[in-house]
Amino acid sequence: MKSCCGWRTGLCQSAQAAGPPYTARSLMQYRPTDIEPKWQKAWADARVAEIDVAAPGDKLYMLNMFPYPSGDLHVGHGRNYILGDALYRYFRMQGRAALNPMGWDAFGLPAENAAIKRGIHPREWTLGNIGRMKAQFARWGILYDWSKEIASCEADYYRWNQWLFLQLYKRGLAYRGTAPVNWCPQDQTVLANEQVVDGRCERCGALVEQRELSQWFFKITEYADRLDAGLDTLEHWPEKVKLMQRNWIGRSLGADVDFQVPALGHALRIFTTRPDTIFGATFMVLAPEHPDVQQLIADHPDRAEIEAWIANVRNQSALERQEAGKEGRFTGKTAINPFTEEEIPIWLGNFVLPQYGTGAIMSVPAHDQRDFEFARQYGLPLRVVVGPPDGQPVDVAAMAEAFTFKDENGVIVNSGPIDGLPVPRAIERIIQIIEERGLGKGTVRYRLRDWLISRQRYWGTPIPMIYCDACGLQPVPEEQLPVRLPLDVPFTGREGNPLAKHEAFVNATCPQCSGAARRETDTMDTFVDSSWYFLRFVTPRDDEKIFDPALVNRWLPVDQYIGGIEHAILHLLYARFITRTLHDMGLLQFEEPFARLFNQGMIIKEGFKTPGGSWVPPAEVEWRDNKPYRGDTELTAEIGKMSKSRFNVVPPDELIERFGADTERVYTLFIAPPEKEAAWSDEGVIGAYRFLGRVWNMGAAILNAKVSGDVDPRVIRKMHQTIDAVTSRIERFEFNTAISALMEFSNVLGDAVNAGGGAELREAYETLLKLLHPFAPHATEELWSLFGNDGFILTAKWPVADRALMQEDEVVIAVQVNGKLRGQVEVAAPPEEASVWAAVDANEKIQTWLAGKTIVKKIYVPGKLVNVVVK
RNA sequence: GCGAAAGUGGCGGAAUUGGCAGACGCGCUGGACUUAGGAUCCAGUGGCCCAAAGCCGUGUGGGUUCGAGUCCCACCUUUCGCACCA
Repeated sequence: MKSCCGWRTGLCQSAQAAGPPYTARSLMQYRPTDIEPKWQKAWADARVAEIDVAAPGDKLYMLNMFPYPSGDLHVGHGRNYILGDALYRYFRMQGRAALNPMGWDAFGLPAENAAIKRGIHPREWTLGNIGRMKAQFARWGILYDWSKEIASCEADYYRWNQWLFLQLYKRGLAYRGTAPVNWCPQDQTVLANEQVVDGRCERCGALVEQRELSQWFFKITEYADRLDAGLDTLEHWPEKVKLMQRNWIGRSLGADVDFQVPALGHALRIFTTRPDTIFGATFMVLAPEHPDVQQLIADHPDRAEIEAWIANVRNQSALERQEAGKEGRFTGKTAINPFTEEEIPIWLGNFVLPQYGTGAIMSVPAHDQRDFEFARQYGLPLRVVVGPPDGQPVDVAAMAEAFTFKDENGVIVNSGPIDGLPVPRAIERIIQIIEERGLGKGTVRYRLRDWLISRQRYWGTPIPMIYCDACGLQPVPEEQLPVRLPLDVPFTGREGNPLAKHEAFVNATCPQCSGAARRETDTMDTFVDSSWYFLRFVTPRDDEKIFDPALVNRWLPVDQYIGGIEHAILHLLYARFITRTLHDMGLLQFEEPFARLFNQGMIIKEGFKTPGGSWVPPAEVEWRDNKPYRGDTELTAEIGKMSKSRFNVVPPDELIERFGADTERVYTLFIAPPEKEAAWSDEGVIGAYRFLGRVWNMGAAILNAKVSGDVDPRVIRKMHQTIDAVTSRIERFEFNTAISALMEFSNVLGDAVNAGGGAELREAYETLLKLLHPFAPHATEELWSLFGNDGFILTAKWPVADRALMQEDEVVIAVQVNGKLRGQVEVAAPPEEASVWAAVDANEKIQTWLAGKTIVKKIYVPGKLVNVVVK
């Protein structure tokens, strides 16, 4: 272990070492820990990031997704905030009026779990974590407008959740419904479909059960078409996210068709995306949950067995149901295929989903793989109605799988009026016929389901509804908001929601009849909190209304939204939905809340694993022959997400203590393109530190040196090239190459300083400081002030490149012979073709490659390359 | 299974529209300054070769082209998303 001041000692001595001037004796040393807290305090004292939203200016709304206050942040979390801060500082220097707020997604399960485990109140635990995270943001040198801070667990925020709920309720967009829900026996709560991963609870991993419960829903499905169509307007969103949303919404074009069922006396309606194959529908399958099932099997001889089977299927989790494979039961009844007019058997099948379409399908086993498997299993007939374009007949008995022609390559056969049509045309035509004959209609269906917002949990927004025995369900009147979450509840960890046992909370007065009534004890999904918080940031202290429409319509949509890909679907979809509902209420002029979206990649790091699969702390790992061991056991290194269980978390404190926050920032941005996963390397950090040290020492040298004479024109050229490169790269989020451009410039500048300076060196150096500021804000502020500048470099003007001064005066042209590089020639800029060929002719080395050959072709790529093709 | 993205030195990664592959950094090698170095500075660093010349080289195999990391076809690998959605 090195001594506590090892790195400082090193720097001290480097100052005494002989060598180039800028490493020579200087009173100034780069000691980040000496300067960083000073500037953090100065920015905070000057409230540099506070903005008056009512003041005019070239507005820019930047937003990092507000975090769940889980406590300590590691360097992986830092990436998100550091890149946001770099952008923010850049835009400030561009003169933009930038709103950059931060808040806390402060309701949620972990706080409650902490209460149960450690006896600390969720609110106390949450506020404590918020304090620690704020301090960490400050240590990273990250600027937020803290005058706009919000925490969703506070009544002045969540009352507007309740207000929003009431507006949706009024419009029929919030409703109570009975639904089979995912129940986590461990957490004693209902889970949304998306919180169930592989049949297990996303949080605790327990196997999820199905239960029928009465729950609150938001009717997001009513907006499915608009949410889908709106994706096309989001030019500046990652394609990946749009695709994920599109798949999640799952828009399908098809037809609803009625099949008459004599035994029922009415028709069964099915949904299909392939109405063109209806002549091939040889049986029908209903979900076991289908409402007509009881009637269909009422007189079935094996009714008891079928009911037992249905009960069994219904009890299975989604995962178990799928793992069971395809199973079915024949109801004994038939339906009439409206086109062939044949009687076809009606089956029940575990693979038919009750929630999608009508819960009933027509089965076309020849052209749908699922129907094919089911038909083969139960010996049901196949009929081919789509063939290849060459008209070759298909041998049904030999089919190993369904033929699912979906495009022009399929041609309809055996189908009366649509025979001979290619599939897309056939679909259009058959829908026309279906509608003409009154058999059904063309429809659009969505995979998206309504948003289940009820949670049987304490630490969330109380749903503002009252149950009165006399008047029924009653909304809490708006003037009675907020319905406050009581703080004095016991946390036992048993039996669900402690709110339900809080007498003073539960007992309420009916707003209608003033009689005794009961309050709803469910709380809202925390995705409700995050579905509109970006609107609240503009006027966070307004206690009259949810937000100020005029100001919000000026500041939003958010110009740049930054966050993790894990929110690609739900958070963003819910936010887009709520924004539309507020638009429809006349409060917002826009339908899309986030104009630009950026998803940063994860920071990952290696961890060490025993053959048994347990993780080993790095302190216990020994390296022998380049392989990791613990004792005699050879370990495997596995790279992955930072987590305590893997012992691969890098906390920022030690890093900052040793190298400074600026080093962490520069390294984090330099490590990889920000949208990609990046492997953290403890060794790599030193490169960023050395770079900043060189910039620092160079500044000291320039300050101490007598600058005179002419500066090397290459320095000025490089400066303008660097301004241009850094600017365009920041705009394109290419922070890694922006920093490499700054390193190149600093190397050129360093050479010029070593060579004795020049009067314009100071200007070039101050330009370097400005370009570096978004990445290394503390060091650049310090150097800026050491150079005698007033005011923050943060508020200095971003440099502008002079294109004329960027031009090189000599151009190197690569020379190829038959496509292989054989030499280079230099010509004066701007290069002309004739002079390039003259230089090639004069180049002995290249001529040796041409000697004795016949020139077939000469190619000139302006300013870059020539290629001589010879035989 | 369906959909998407990505495969470049020992490592992280560069490379406008096809035009000098490996910028920048880590690591490594040698040197300087040193009692010392996990400090600092200088030089070198894709492979083959003592070196030069040259040859080879961007997952694999083909193709287009004067010219391919980049375009086309087929395949392999990895990661991510969805997963019976009719």
